Amino acid sequence: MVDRPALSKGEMEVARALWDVGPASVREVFDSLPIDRMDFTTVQTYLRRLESKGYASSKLKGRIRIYSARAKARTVIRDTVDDLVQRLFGGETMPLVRHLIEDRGIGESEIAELKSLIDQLEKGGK
Amino acid sequence: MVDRPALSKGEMEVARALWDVGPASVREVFDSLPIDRMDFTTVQTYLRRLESKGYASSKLKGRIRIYSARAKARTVIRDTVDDLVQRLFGGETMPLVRHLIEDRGIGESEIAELKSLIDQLEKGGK
DNA sequence: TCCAGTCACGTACAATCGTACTTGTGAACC
DNA sequence: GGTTCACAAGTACGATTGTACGTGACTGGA
Repeated sequence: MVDRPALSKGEMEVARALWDVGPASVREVFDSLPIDRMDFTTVQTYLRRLESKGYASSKLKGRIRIYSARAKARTVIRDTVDDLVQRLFGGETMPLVRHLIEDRGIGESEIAELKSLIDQLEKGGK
Repeated sequence: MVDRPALSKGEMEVARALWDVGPASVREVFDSLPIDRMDFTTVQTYLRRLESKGYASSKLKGRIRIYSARAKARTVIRDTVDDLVQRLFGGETMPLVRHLIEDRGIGESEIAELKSLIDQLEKGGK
């Protein structure tokens, strides 16, 4: 509902980390990122921006600030992917699916999962 | 190979239009975009930026400048999707596939296509 | 009790983005 | 031959992004 300004790439990466590690301090988020990905204070800045954009909230716990995600991952993913699909494929979903399946490695277990996804689709879809 | 600076969202949209309409003038690209999407001169600016980033080239034909795509769509799509998958899903492909299939409408004919994609995977993949 | 480490918070700053206006020039219509 | 299009090319400009440094407060160990 709330119409938040879109996330930049960097912000998104930190947002994902925050979803992963749950409510967490800057350090915890920082530690959950790949080593040397970015500076500690950069993470701090991103978290602050996430908050100012409405994607997170925070409160001081003692002298440590704890950030929590406010927007649901699902929602952000939907919006982001929608936008990408729009701009890069003119709104068509399948070309992206095709790309993912053909151009990126999909292993055997994933194939199995895909099949069961399709089964479900066939049941529910019609 | 050539390492080009990444495209921004707006640039990507124009790049896609350029792939679609082939070598084309600013006006042709502009006309191929949704009405009122952006100003004519904005498109012009994007095309100029695409050129300066190495994604397009242009030459004057009479007094009209014709732009041609230089980077392949496939490559740009790969890079863009890779980046997205990295930042939003930590490099895992399947969550995105799952999202696309579950959260965005997939019609019957697409299901059929999906199935045949999977068939091919099973043959070639191993 | 002093020092090294840990944080919050403010600030910085160039690069890029999104979006467009302006100016100058041929072309084309009337 | 003036007026109106169409277009190239340059310029603009605030906002956002990526990336971080500096300062000052607190804290746990030597």
